[in-house]
Order: sequence, then C-alpha cells, then structure tokens
Amino acid sequence: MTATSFQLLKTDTATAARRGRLATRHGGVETPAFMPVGTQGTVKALTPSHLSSIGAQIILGNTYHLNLRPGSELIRELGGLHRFMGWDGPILTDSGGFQVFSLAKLRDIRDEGVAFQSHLDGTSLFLGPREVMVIQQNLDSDIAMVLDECPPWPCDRDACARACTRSLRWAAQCRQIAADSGFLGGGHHVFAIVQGSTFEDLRRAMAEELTALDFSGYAIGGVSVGEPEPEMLRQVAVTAPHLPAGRPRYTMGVGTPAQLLKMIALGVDLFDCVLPTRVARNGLVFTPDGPMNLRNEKFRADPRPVVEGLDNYTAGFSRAYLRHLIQAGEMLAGTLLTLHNLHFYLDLMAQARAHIEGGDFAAWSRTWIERYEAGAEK
RNA sequence: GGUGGGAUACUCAAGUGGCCAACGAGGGCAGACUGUAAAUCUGCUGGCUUACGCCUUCGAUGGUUCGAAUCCAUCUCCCACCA
Repeated sequence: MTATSFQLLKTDTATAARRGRLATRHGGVETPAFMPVGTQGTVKALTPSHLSSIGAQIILGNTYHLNLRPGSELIRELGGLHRFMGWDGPILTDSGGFQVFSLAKLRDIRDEGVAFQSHLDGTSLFLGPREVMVIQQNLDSDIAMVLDECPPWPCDRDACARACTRSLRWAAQCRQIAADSGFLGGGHHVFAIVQGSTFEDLRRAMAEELTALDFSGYAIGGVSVGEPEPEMLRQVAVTAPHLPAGRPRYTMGVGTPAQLLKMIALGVDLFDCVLPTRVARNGLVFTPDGPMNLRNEKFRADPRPVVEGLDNYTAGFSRAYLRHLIQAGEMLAGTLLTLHNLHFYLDLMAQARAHIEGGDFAAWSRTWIERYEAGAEK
C-alpha cells in the first residue's frame, strides 16, 4: 500500500547519496530534504507564508507536546493540524519518543508504554503505541512516527538491548493499529525508528526486523543525544545499509549543515533538527564559512547582508541592523534570523539535490564541507 | 546664610573598622545550543597576569588606627526644608 509512495529518481555513483520523491496526502517532498521543526504547531518565530517563501516542503509537529496543549481532540475537532496551524503542506509528527530522552526525569518507561508527568503542570500522561497512533491520527499527520525509546549516550549494552526490544514491539503494534484503524489505507504514512545506540549488531538486527514489517519509511534514531560527531556518523553509516533501498531514510534530530551533507552521502533522505531555528533565536546564523554569532561586537557597523547571494526577506537587512535587533531584545531578530537559517538549510538541500542529479555530488559536497569547516574553526 | 540628607566601579544600587577589588540588578563582552521544558543557559566585566599574586580604587585633601568605602576635620558638588 506504500510501495509507490517513494520514488528513487537517482542514486549517486561515487557515494550512497540518493535523489528521491516522497508522495503524501498534502503533496510531494523532493529528497534529500530538511524538515523544519514546529513542535507546538508552529515553526517558532515564522508564519506558514514565511516557510513557503523559503521553500519549506514539509514540517514537523510533536505528539507529546500537542496532546498536552491544546490537546489532539481539540485539533481534530478543528479540522486537523494543517488547518489548525494554517500549513497545507505535508506534516510529519514525532511520536514523543524523543521526550523519553529529553524529559527523562519526568517519565517512567514500562513495557506497555511511557508514563509522563507533564512538564507543564505535573499531571500524568500515558503514551503507549495505541495512544500515540490515535493522537497522530487526530492531528491528521501525513507521516506518523512509531513510539520508540530513545536511549541516552553513552548507554550500556543491556539497557540498549532492552530499549530495542521494547521499541521493536511498539513499532509492530503501531503498524498494526494504523492498519486496523484505516490510517494507512487513507494514504498516511507510518515510519519506523531504528535504535541500538553505538552497538552495530543491535542496529543491524533492529533494522532488519523493522524492514520485515514493511513500513513506508525508516528513521535512524538515537543520534544527537550527546555523542561526538564521529560516533554519530558511524551510527548512521552502520545503519543505513540495512534499510530497504526503496523506502525513504530519515536521520532524526540532526544536524549541522556539514553533517547533513555527510549523511546524504551515507544514503539518508530526510532530516529534521531544531538547531537552525533554536540558534537563530540566540543570535547565531549559518554561512558557507561556518556559523557566525551576529551578537558579536565586530558586526556593530557591518553594512553587509548575512550571506551574499541568498535571496530571502532577511537578505534586505544589514548585519548591523540584525545585531541591533538582537541587542535590543526585539522579537523581529528571532524571525529574521530563523528565516535566514532555515533558508540556508533548505537552499543547501536544493543544491545537494541538483548536484546528485548532475552527478557531481561527491566533489561539490567535499568542497562545500571544507570551506564550511575551515570557517567554523576560526 | 542656617539645618538635615547625600556623593561607591559603565549605570542604578548594597556595604558603616579587618571575611572588600567591594552584594545585587541592568548594561557590555564572550561562549554554549543537534527527533524544542530554550526569544534559553553559562562565564567574564578596575589594571597587569595562564595562575598564584601584585598594583590602583568607593567626591577631594588631611587625620585617627596595626588596619578605613566605613570613624574625625576641612573643602567641593547635589537634594530637601527654613530664612
């Protein structure tokens, strides 16, 4: 039922990079793609029209957060998340698995699911496979993620194996619930998530078992949880080859611009990360020469745009003005920098797609990464 | 002219004999941020120094004291009230 939803248009010869197209009920996604994160039904500081203007194809929402506030029932009554937030492109919703990690002090993992204590008011909230699928169905998510347990780094092998076993069972249950409820038949997707921390054999085994269950897409989870970059890349490198070639591959929660290119070369198609949006609100912008802290005094009178040649609304303002907005605590700073950072990411993905199509992805990305990392060290 | 109150680092503002290079806030400078408990958090903010430490500071000058931002005297400026 999902076999034709992902089209592999081209595979790079020098790397494992892929150029693809994912169909959803709310339109297609050209891959490789970066998905801006809109946890609470908004990509922070931006309007949907901003997102469209910089070429965003698909955004994220979050099961845990939206169910706590305003509640998935309410969103269903009001026509689903797309209508509720005014975004009619595709939406992928995370299952709350990351909150197992990020809200570790406020939850209790059981075999049946995860009992959370709300970070807002302390009330109890239970998220099991059924709950997360019902919530994501209420949200009318185009791509629902299975419930998973995202273990921290480092993680001992036994704990990791238990997390994998639980996550695998939850994935199978989510898959079944989605099929029984008609969610899958209605054209929605359910993506599985491979865990396994730093243990290659656990990752491989989980990838193979999930593949046998036939999901519409496969995510690599358990990265960007505090591990050093080489370890992160290794985990992606050892997992991606065990995922089915005909389905989209999604590395969850990463990364820097250079990391994205490195993972595209490993055969990853989709990414999401709060980095560009979060750091934007803290004054940091991405450039081809590495990140740049616009708060710094050296930009006080700098008349140049953030990055030459990147055409978006923010490009009409000087670094000096943007620095002024940051210094003055003006919220427009968050908007303009977020717009820039996301456009930088989305434009980078567009370039990657073009170079995969053009057959020179390896050389282009090597040059791009060299320049970026040389600038980042300064 | 008289009486009372006040003058502390970039700003506001604590501190009334040693624990004071001096609380706190703001401002400034810098760093962090990777499936968002984040428009957040952390560090520094007299000078020299990696640090130990040394040096110069609390309106000015002089004094008391082993020791003063803190006590005394005089002066300068500011505020309030009375003439």
